[in-house]
Amino acid sequence: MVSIDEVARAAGVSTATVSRALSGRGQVSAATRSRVLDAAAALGYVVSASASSLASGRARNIGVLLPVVDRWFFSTVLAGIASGLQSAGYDITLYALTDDPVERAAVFETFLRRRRVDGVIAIAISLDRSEVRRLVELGLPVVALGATLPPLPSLSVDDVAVARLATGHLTGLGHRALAHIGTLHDADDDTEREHIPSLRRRGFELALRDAGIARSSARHEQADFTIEGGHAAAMRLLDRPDRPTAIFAASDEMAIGAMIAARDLGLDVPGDLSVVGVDGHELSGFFGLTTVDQFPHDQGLRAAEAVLAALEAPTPPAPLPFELVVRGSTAAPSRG
Amino acid sequence: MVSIDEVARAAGVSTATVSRALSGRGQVSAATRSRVLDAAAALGYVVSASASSLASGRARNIGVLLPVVDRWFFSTVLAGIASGLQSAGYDITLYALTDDPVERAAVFETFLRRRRVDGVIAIAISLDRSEVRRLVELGLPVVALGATLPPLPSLSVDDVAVARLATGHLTGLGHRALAHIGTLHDADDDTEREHIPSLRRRGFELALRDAGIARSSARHEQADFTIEGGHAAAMRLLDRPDRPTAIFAASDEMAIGAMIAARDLGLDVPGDLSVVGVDGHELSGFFGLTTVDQFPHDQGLRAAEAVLAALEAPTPPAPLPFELVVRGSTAAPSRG
DNA sequence: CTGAAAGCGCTTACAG
DNA sequence: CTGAAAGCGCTTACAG
Repeated sequence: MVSIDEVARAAGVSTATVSRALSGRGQVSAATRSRVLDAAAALGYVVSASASSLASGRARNIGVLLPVVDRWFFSTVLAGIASGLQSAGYDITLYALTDDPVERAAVFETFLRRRRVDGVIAIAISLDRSEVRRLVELGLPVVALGATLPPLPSLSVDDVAVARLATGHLTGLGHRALAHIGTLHDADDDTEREHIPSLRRRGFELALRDAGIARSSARHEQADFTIEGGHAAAMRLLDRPDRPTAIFAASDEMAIGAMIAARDLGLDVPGDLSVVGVDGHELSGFFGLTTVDQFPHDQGLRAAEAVLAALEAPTPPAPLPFELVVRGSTAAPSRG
Repeated sequence: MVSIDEVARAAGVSTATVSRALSGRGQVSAATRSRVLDAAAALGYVVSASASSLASGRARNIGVLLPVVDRWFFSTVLAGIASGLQSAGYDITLYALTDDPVERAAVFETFLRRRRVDGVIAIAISLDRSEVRRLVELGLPVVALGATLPPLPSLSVDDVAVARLATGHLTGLGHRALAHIGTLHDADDDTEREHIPSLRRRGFELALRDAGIARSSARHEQADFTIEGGHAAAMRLLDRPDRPTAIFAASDEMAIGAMIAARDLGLDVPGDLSVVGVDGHELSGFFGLTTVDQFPHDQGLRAAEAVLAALEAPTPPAPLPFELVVRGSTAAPSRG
């Protein structure tokens, strides 16, 4: 592989000048710069990442922590992150967090401490207190995505508002017999405000209150945020005489499962049942699902921009946009 | 951050000995080693990746090239790769290949040439000839996954055999009116053998021949390997009197789309229509889809092992396993 | 604007 | 088994 010396020799300058011309740091005359650039291009020279980062302290590399990579939401966010980082010339080092405590610990105690990355994007869900502390101790810019994770700066949607918007759409249509598919249980007291499923359930309940519907009249079913889980929960909800006329599912995947359950039971959507989800899943259009889109790909892009900005100066937390997208899965109730 | 000097001082040895004790390379007495390990642990020392790789030429890092990250198949493979690499202590640097020619070129000409990685796993689909050449020129171990990509060592399933197995299952059940959803067109002549959709269509046709069914009697519909695409293709196939009794779709996502299309048309699966796919999609169980599983997560794991092995010695190409999983979407035809 | 030189934090022959 | 020292390939004050 060609080294900086060869470029320097070819361009007739010192390695210091080559470095300056290539990095854009420091003063170089236009003529010299172009001679260096030409020589580098002719030789196919690319700066060694390890030499450069050892000498400069900059790695041109961002670490990305994901709870799981093979679920639609997270892979979509990751695609956005990759796109934002690559176009800025940054590499991305991926850390998939497993449930295995030993492997998790290794990520925080070894992998992330190799000084390989200049900053970190952490998909906030699933990080516990001590892991957040370890991230802070890294002394690097860290951006949390998807949930507020104090003291880290976070990019997150207002999940209460998201759920309230989705449910409000249903009550606005005239539905009074509502059900929620999501979580039943609050997380531990002190992490409650960060537990997204709980926030969405709270938004659901606030929307009921907004509409003057008794909280006790609404049914809740627990599910695991998958299509299968949503299907099973909806079967329990729908396969009985006092079924609800509308369901707010805390994710599009569960909502799609609910739509399939309705079909399985011979119910018409939206004739017999309205369904609304959250996310903006790639299949929501195909299934005609009304949803509150939170633009996950764009979230990844923003996280990339945020961590890059944080390399220069501390960045404040920012709210993420969301939007109700009305499709065919919701309509006014046909009865009562 | 603590450096190797501090560990050396704390353990009362030279930095050379610390390096040897920590890396396991070279001879160190048991007593010394444990003193060093204790000191390193007490100080929370982690070797600097850039210093270590500059000095040793080993980066403990593998590059992974993906055509897209936010599709089920690829994110599942990636999860397998990440799991295999992380448990070996390796970092993974992710390169998402876009369609943008400038960004693609940057990956091959700049990103991969920074000497940041010790080896590369390339999801073979979508790499063109010149990109393969660039990979070879890297002079690093490269493992191609999913398609043969000479001269790179490849891990791939025999896609002709996969399709033949799937289709043979259908003809074995007694179906004679078959259709294929996949690709209609062969790729360019000289890349034909690597074009997976074409290989699967060929397997379909071989199975027809095996069963003595005229090739001309089978219908083909083009689709883009998504649920939506499979749905649209199946609608064209099924919404007419001379519809087939069985469909072989070249991916599970298309097969699921076909099952949904059948339902939309009021057709019973498998009563009126049998459907078989390829992949082992996470939803294939939920939809009761018969499929040829190719274990994508496991493929990622194997690719990780293969590239790690290739760091030591050249590895030969290897065939990947696949398996017919029969579920409720296939049965003997009820007519003709 | 440019160069000589120190230094980034390790690893590894080499010598003992 | 252990240490002194060179060297990995850059970057960046410092001096001019």
